[in-house]
Amino acid sequence: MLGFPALPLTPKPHCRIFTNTCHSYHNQTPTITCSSSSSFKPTKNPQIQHLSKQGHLKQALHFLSQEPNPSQQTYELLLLACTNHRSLPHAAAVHKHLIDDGFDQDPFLATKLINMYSQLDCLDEARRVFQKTQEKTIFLWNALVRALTLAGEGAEAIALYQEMIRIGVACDRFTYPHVLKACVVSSPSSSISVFHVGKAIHTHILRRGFETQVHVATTLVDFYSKFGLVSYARRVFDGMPEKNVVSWSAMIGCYAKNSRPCEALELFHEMIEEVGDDYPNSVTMVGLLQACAALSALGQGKVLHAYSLRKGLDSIVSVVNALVTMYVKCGSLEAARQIFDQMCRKDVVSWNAMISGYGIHGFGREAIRLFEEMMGAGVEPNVITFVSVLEACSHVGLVEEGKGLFECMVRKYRIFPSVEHYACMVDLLGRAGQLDEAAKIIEMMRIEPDPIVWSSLLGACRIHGNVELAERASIRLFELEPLNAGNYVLLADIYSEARMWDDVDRVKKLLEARGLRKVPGCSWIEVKKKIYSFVSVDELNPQIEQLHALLLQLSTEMKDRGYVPDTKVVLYELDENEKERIVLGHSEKLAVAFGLINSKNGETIRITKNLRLCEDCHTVTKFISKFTNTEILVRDVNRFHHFKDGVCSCADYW
DNA sequence: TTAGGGTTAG
Repeated sequence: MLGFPALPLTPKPHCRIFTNTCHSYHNQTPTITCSSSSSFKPTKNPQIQHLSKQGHLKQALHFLSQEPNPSQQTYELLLLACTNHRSLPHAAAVHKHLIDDGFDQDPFLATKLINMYSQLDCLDEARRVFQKTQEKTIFLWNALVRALTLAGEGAEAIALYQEMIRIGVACDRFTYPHVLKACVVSSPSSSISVFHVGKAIHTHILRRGFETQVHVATTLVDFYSKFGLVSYARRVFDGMPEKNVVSWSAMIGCYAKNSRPCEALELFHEMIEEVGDDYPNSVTMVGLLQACAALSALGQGKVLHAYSLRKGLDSIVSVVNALVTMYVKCGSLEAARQIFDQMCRKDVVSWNAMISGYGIHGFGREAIRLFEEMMGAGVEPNVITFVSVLEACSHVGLVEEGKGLFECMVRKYRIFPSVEHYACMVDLLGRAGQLDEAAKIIEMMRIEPDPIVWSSLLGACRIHGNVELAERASIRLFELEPLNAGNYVLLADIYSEARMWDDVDRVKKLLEARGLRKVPGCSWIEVKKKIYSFVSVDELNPQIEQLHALLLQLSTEMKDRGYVPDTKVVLYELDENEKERIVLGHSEKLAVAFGLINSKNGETIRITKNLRLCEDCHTVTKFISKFTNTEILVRDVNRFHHFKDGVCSCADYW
C-alpha cells in the first residue's frame, strides 16, 4: 500500500461577527436557584390524563375547567399533549388556565411552557415566560438557551449564556451542549468571533471540570469538527474517560466531513476492537459511507453495505441515502439506482442524491426526468434539489432546460435563489459560451456574489479563452479570496493559453509573493480493497519505473497516430521535451498505468483525482481505453468521465 | 424536567 491520498481540505464553515443584541432578560432582580422547588406531586386527573394522551385536547380542557384543584402534574401532562399534537390554540388555553390557577410562578411548569412554545415555534412566548418567572432555576435558563439555539437565534443564545456568567448562575452539563451548538447555528455566513466564543466556552468547561462529561465532550468534538479543526476535536476525544457510540460516531463523522476519510475508516476499526462489533449504529454507518464516497472506495463501501444488511441498518433512510451517494461517487450508478428504486420510503434527500448522481455522471436528461418524477410523487423540492438539477444541466449544456428550471424554482416553488443557484446559472451559461449572459446574471444578482460565483465565471473564461472577462473576475476573486492559489493558477492558465507569457510571469510572481503554492495533483485507485495514491513526482512508488515505461510506450504509439502532447498547463519556462515529460508523469496517468498493470483483464479501472482533469490526460485516457480495450472511469473534482472505445462520456464538454 | 453524533449540493 503506497499511502493514502492527501486530499484538499473542504471549506470550513465561516462565522459571522455579530454584535451582542443585549437583550435584557431581567425586569426584576433575579432569584437564582439550582433545583426545582417542587417535591410534592399530587395525582393526575385520570380523565384529563386519558383524553390528553388520546389527543382529545378540547375535551381535556373541558374537564380542566371543571376540575376544582388541578395539580402541577395535570398541567404537565396537558402541556405535553399540546406539544405532541402541535396545537397552539389549546396550548394558549392551558397556559391561561395555569395562570388563573396560580401556577404562573411555578418554575417547573415555566420550564415546560418554554419547551412547549419552543416546539411550537413561538419563541416570543418562550421569552415572555422566562422573563415573567421570578425564580429562575437552571432548568429555566437551559430551556431558553435551548429554545433560542433551536430557533437559529445563536447570537441571542450566546448573549443569554453570557448573562448567566455575568450574574453568577452556575452552568451545568446541560447548558454547554446547547450554547456550543449556538456558536455554529449563529454562523451561517461568516465570522471568526463565533469560533472564539466557542473557544472561550471550552475554557470555561475546562475550568469547571466538565470536559470529561460525555455529552459535553461529544458536543465539543462536533463543535471543532464544524470549524474544520480536526486535531482539536481529536484531542477532546482522546481525553474522554468514557466513550460511547455517539462520541465514536462524532469523531468518525468529523474525519469524514473534513477530508480525512482514511482516518474515519481507521477509527472505525479501533472502535470495533475497543467496544465490540455490535456497537456501531446508523449514524456511525453514515459517516463511514461518506468516507468511502470521498475515497471512491467501492470495495470497502460494498463491505460496509453488507455490514449494514447484517446489522439491520439498511432500513434506516439516512443509511440508504448514504449508500446511494456512496455508489454514485464510487462510479456505480446502476447500483445506486437499484437501491434507490428499492427504497420503501424515499425522502427529499434520497431524490436529491439520485438526481445529483445522474448529474455528475453526465446524464442531464435523466436528472431532469427524475426531478419531474419527484414532482409527480408530490415530494417538495428544496434548495439542494435545484442546485443538483441545475448542475446536471450545466454538465451537459442543457441551457434552455436550466433556464426554465431556475425560473420555475422562483415562480412555482417560491425558492429564493442563493449564491449556489446563481453560481450554477453562471456555470451553465458560461460553459455553453454565453459569457456575456453569465456576466449579466452576476450584475443582476440581488445578493452579493461570493467566490463560487466568480470562480464559475473564471472557469468558463478558461474554456472559452476570454482574457478580458477573466481579468475582471480575477480582480474580484483576489479581493475575496486572496489566499486561494487555485484562482491564480486558473488565471495563469488563461494567459498561457493566450500565449501572454509576461502576464503568466506576473501572476506567478503574485502567487509567490503571497507565499502560496499550487495544490499538487493527486490521483488514487482502489485495487483489492486497498487505496493506492499517486502524485506527479512519485519516486517512492516501487513500481514507478514500470509505470513510466508503460506510459512512454503508450505515448510513442499515440504519437505514431498523430498525438501531440498538450503541455500548456506547465507554466514553467522549460524546453518542450521536459514539458512533455512532466505532463506524461501526471498523477492520473500514473494511476491509470498502475490500474492497467494491477487489475484483472476486462476489469473497469476507477480513478479519482483531487483537481480537474487536464486536457492532455483526457486525450491520453481516451486513447488508452481504445488501445487496451479497457473501460476507465475517472472522477475528477467536478464530475465523472467514462472512457470507452476511445470516447469519453463527457463528449469533451467539461 | 433538560444534554451529545446523521443522509442530499457547492
